[in-house]
Amino acid sequence: MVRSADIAKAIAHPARIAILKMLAQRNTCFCGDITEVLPLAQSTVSQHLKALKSAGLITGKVEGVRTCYCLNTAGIMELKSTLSELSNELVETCC
Amino acid sequence: MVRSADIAKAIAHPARIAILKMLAQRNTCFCGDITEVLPLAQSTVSQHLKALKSAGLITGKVEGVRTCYCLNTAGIMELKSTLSELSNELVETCC
DNA sequence: ACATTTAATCGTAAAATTACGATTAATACT
DNA sequence: AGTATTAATCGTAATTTTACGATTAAATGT
Repeated sequence: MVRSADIAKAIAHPARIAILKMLAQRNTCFCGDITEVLPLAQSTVSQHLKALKSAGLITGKVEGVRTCYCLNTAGIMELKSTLSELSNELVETCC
Repeated sequence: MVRSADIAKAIAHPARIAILKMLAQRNTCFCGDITEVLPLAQSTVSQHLKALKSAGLITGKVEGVRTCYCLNTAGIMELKSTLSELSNELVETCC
């Protein structure tokens, strides 16, 4: 319940969804790549990345002066299963 | 993107998830039923119900002095499809 | 060595969320 | 008519979120 809520919270912002989709498309991104695309300051993007990371949805590996961000397979799988379980639980009984 | 975020936001709180699950189990609830179960004040529960309603996930029909709350089939279906689309988009490319 | 680049962190402000008690409005009961 | 019940709304406080610019730390390039 709390875990589902935390996962939902992680994707409960358009910027964070945009970041996840960008990572899905490009496979990897540096913070700067995202800052270029989103209408947000670098520090704000960094903050969203931190949120996604601590929710376990992405990983960040330092590569020299930059950090290479990736989707975290395990976390994304958990997101998928957790939310689809919840959805199914609700759909079953509402129809 | 914004819609996905709004739907996620609606379920981004344990109390709101609990309310949805309760509605799934019992089919219908009055505000008082929920207040009995959750460790929250009536006004707080009412607030969460309002949030779920304006996200389109539940309906509330006034029945005399009480309001009968139900899962909103269309909204729940949208939740399911929106979140599973997003999940799939992310899973595909992270594995 | 020194300047540049990159991203994290800090400090802070504004807005939104969460929670509560009190009040209100509407209906039902006596 | 008067009381009780139910849930919405109001007012408010505390916390969290979101966003920004400035600064810092670390690595790279000159």
